[in-house]
Amino acid sequence: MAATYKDIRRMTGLSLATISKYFNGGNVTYANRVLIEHAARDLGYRVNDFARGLRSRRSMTLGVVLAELNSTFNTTIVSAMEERLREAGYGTIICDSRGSSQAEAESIRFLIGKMVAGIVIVPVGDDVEGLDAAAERGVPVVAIDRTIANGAVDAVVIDNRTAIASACELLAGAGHTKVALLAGPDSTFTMRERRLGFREAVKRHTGKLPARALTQPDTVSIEGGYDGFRRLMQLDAPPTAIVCANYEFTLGATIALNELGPDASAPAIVGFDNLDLARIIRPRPTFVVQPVAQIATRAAEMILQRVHGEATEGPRTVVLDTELVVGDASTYVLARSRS
Amino acid sequence: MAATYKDIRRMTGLSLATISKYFNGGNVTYANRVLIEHAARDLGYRVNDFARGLRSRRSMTLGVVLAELNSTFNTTIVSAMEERLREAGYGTIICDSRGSSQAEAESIRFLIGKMVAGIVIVPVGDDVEGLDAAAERGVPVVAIDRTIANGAVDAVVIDNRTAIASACELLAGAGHTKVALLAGPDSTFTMRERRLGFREAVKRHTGKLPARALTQPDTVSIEGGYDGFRRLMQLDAPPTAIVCANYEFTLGATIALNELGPDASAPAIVGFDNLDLARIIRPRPTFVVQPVAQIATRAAEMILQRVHGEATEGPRTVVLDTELVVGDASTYVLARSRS
DNA sequence: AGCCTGAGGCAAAACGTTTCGCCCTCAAGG
DNA sequence: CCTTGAGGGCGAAACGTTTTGCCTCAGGCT
Repeated sequence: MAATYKDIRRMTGLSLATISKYFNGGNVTYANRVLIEHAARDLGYRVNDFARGLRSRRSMTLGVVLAELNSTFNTTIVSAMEERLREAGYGTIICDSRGSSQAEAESIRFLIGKMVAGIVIVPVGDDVEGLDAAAERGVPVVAIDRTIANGAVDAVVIDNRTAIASACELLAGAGHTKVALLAGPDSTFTMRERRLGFREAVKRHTGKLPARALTQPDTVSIEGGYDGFRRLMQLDAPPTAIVCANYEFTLGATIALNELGPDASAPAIVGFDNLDLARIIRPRPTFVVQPVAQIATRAAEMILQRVHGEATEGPRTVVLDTELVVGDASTYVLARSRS
Repeated sequence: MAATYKDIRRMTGLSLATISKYFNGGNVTYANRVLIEHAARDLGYRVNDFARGLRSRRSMTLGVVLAELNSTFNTTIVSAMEERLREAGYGTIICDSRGSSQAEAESIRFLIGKMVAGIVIVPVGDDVEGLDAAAERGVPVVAIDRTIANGAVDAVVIDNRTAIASACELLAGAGHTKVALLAGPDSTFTMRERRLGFREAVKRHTGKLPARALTQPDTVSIEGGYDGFRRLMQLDAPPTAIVCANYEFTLGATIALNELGPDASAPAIVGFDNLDLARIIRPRPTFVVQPVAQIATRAAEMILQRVHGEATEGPRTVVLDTELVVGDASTYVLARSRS
């Protein structure tokens, strides 16, 4: 059915070895080069990945494993990364763990079976099963967003503590003394770090910013953010400002805030992650913005380096800075009437 | 490095053919079966997909090509589908077209190179390049959400016209005479159909529902919905109700609506697609809900049938019904004071 | 007893590449 | 004029499966 080297050999009179050399960028005389190009075009030739993979034990393919496909952060990451990897000549296989460590392990096995040259992973939890299998076969791994506890691999993360702390500073400076954090369970690295950043900021401003952390973490979802917001506002002394620890919480809290309407007791909200959302809401809210594209690019470059054997030292962790995009003053300055 | 049949042969004394038979579900005596199982476990054997694919010209893998990874609808589809396909023993390779027909064609080529057994696609536009290549190699294709103009393939779509029309009926019954549709450009099948459904409903209620269609379609994005909403409200005679033609528009319009606050002239909004959102907003809005999981399952079953050769007739189109989840009356009944 | 049948097993030939070792040729240096 | 070395090419041997055709053996049938 499909054309093979043999067909090209028949048309050009060259040997399989020479043809292979051509398709792998080796040295071939100009005349032969042209000959092969013509034959390949005429035959509609496409190299057979299976044969190539079988023989050479490598595929020009990288794997991406996402904790949750259904999340803006992850899909943005994967879009940016796929683009960068394509430039480098690699195809990308995307897998969805659906929040399950088991599915995650299965995905890694699947990818190893497909002989991917490397794996980029946004892990579900602190531990990732199947990393040893990857290490065994020499498949490099780069983690994104979270570090991995049970395996030493490269990682690209953001400075979560400073991110949240900077939001707190802004609020403290704007007169707030009762700030709350809307965050998810401590079971994930990011939430732990963000909560830590919050605590540190609180400590630094002791007396001035006696903030209350949300004691019962919510599920990480829009609904969780919505419920969390309402629970906070029902406290005896509700916070005057709320820092959201991720995108879903931001959306949920914003919806709940809007329901309050123009209420003098409505808290200030600092959102997280998604600048698109910030662009839309008026007055402009303040947002902690992750350098998503940069995260993806750095991760892509790290995995490529490992794959190409350009980096052989121990695991590296890249920490990227977030940006605090300050919105309209009215959205975060504590009104005198409220204090 | 990795174990092969030869290693198993060494341990069991059986021939490669018998071992192959075992791994492909053929008849092997109980004693030999046990022998092989033990050897495989001890060796940590995993079948080599490349060798298998090379020899058998098929892979237990299906491809999914998404117009846009960054969309709730698509990611939900892919999650549900992957689960179903995994049950059937297939792995899934996900590709993102990023809204580009060119990237889409490239993805199809990539998948064909990976010898996928079939492709499920959420097309970017009406035409899909590369379908002929798939047809040539006998790779079946199933389209989701949209039909494909330049190729006869199976499709799973929803009844877009009735979906929008039913929303209009509800509004007409609730007293509205000025209803608008917030829809995207006619370049995509879904938007054309939804607009058509809107027009039909308007015609059916002539005199009673002289609705105005948004004449300048917006880009399909949250921002588009936000801007569209505001433009509609700035008309001399703004609509009293707005039907949103997809999720992004719904979100954008909702944000714009919230900005208005509890204004008597605020229009009723019927949302589209995402029940999670509807669950969160209070008072509960009315939503046109797509049976997303069902769409995914049907598509999975159709592609599996084709792959297994159980369906050989011409292309089939499955049309699924949407559901109109009616929200709190206050969100859609035309207040007397407004009429 | 002879025959037929079907199950289970085997050896060997693919599948389409890459790669190893070898050869030829041509040019430059001695 | 001989030597050397490198560039370019070649044949053949992998890579790890599946598949084909053939063989054997046991058991049921006439």
